[in-house]
Amino acid sequence: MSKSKVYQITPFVETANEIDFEEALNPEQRAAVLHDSGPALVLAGAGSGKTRVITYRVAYLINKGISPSRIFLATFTNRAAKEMVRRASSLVGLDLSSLWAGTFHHLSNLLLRKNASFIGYSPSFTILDREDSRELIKNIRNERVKKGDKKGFPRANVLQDIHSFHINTKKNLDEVVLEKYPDFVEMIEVFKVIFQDYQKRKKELNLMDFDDLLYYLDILLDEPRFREMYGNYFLHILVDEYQDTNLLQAEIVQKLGSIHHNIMVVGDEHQSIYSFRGARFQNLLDFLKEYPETKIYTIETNYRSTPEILSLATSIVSSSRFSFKKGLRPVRPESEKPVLAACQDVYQQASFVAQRILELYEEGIPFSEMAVLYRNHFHSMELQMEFIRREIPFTVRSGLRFFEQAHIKDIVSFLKIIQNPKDELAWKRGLKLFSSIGEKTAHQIWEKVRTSSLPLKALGGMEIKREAIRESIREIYEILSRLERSKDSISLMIEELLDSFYAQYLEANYPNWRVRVEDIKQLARYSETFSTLEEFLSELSLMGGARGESMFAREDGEAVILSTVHQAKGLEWKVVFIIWLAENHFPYYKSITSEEIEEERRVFYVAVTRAKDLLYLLYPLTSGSDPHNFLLLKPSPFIDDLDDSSYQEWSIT
DNA sequence: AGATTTACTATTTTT
DNA sequence: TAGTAAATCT
Repeated sequence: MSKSKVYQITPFVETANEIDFEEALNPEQRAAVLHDSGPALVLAGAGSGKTRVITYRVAYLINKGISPSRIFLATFTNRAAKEMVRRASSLVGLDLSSLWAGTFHHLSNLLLRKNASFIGYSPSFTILDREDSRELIKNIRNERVKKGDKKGFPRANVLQDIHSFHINTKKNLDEVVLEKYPDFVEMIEVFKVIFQDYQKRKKELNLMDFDDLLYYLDILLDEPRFREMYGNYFLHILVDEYQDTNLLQAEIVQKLGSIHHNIMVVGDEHQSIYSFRGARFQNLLDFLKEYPETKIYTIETNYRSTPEILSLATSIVSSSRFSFKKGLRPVRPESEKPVLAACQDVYQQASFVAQRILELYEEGIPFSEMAVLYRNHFHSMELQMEFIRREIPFTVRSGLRFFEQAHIKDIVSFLKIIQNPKDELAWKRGLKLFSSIGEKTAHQIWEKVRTSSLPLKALGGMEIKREAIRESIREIYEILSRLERSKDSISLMIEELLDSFYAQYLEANYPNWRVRVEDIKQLARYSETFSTLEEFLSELSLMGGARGESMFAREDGEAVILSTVHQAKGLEWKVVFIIWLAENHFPYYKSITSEEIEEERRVFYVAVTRAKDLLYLLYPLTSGSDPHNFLLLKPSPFIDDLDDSSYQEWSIT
């Protein structure tokens, strides 16, 4: 363990800019920003300037002489954190990059690194992909299918989900399965075996997943020594989007704040849309229980939306069972009512959206001020085709992640091999890119590499019958040697990979290979902001399946955003279209329990409150591409629940 | 023929 | 990504 700088207390001597808080904030916001000390709960509705409150509070604390490195700021995305720090920096006129800001996972990564020697992070459950587990799973599947149960064994993502929920909620496995996947109840014992295996596997490979990051930090903070050390160190803790934190995250917050109690959490229970991964808006209530002396600030002024949009939005959540009593007051002048329109089919829906976007563009609204939101990725398919046809520039913020990033992952796997030659998954992924090398040969090669003290040399000494395989191995050997030589520069390594084989591989396999090559060049540029390969790789892991766009912001500014509602969290546009507001699609057809329906309703609320000026609610009456063979679609029950007077109905011809 | 690779299908929301 | 069917190699 490194006795790190954490113990040193550096007084913040530089002088910060004076800030006129009265000028910049309304009285509600100002009260929260100028909160002096002790626990505080900021209940802020949609569009009320939550981010502004946190940004200004950071500036306020700095102005009071708090050293930025002793502030802990947890947010929902790392991107949001960086943006806040950037803005706070410019407010006070100082570089605040020493401030601890990021997602809980990022912050945990930093803290754990100071205390342990973990090699890497694997957010993926696929390390379970080994012969013995697979055998076990196969047998169960066959048995179930024989009994007439079509479901067989749950997919890996279901296992991941169960595991994650089990860790994040601290509920035992039986409970989690019963609650989330009752279909698989009789498999609990098997799950236990698999999870033990998974645990063992992670230890062997010295890897952690997303859940481990929170779990181990929580455990670490149970050690009195560490709790005291960090509890003393962090003078102020700020948490944004508190309604979407899970149990572990709430515990981490409490433990970190257990000495100074200077915790400010900001949230809106109506915008809690992540319970599927363990988020609990009850954390807001529990916070009050934990600290009865909590000061509560409510911010009810909405700056974002027109009164019409706002009244539609508030009617969506008015029946919500749990809510703090807070309203939303519009300050903007009256304007047009939101539009509801039924479309004949999904193509008409797409063409309506495209048509409307072009008209609004003609009227002077830039493409970048318009967005189309939907419940899940596949809802954007027809729309993308329509936009391409009409040459409307767009950026897809969502998407089939693995598809999008296959190329990124391929490149990264080679970097991982260089960084840690004992990374089985990286080897296997990399090897399988070459012709004639599949599952079996890759495994064979890996065994050779694993047992050899010089992994690279091992490749040369392999006895392989097939000429084609020998040829591929020779190629791999050469590529890896080249990478070894350019080890000092990550971007150079990436260039090497492109030059040596990957550009060619892409061209042969993907019609959109140009875009992908461009992505990889972006990746190379991005890598230059990191000093070590290890740092770069762990950042990429933490970004999860970082989507090309969100990672590199490829959009040149002038593009319509297509996004899932979940991805649109915290963002706003002048014009918002919400599509596929049809029964079984929104809410998602598997939402059965009333909690699930409530959450879907909040997803709808989040979608609606992204709109500043104009809101269009659309649904198709028929569907050709529906996976459940419902040819006729009814409007979403959420539409039925709306007050007729809150929207204007358009008929499309 | 048997082993292995490759091609093709479908997918809730995500740090 | 993952499961399966088809294609291909020895």
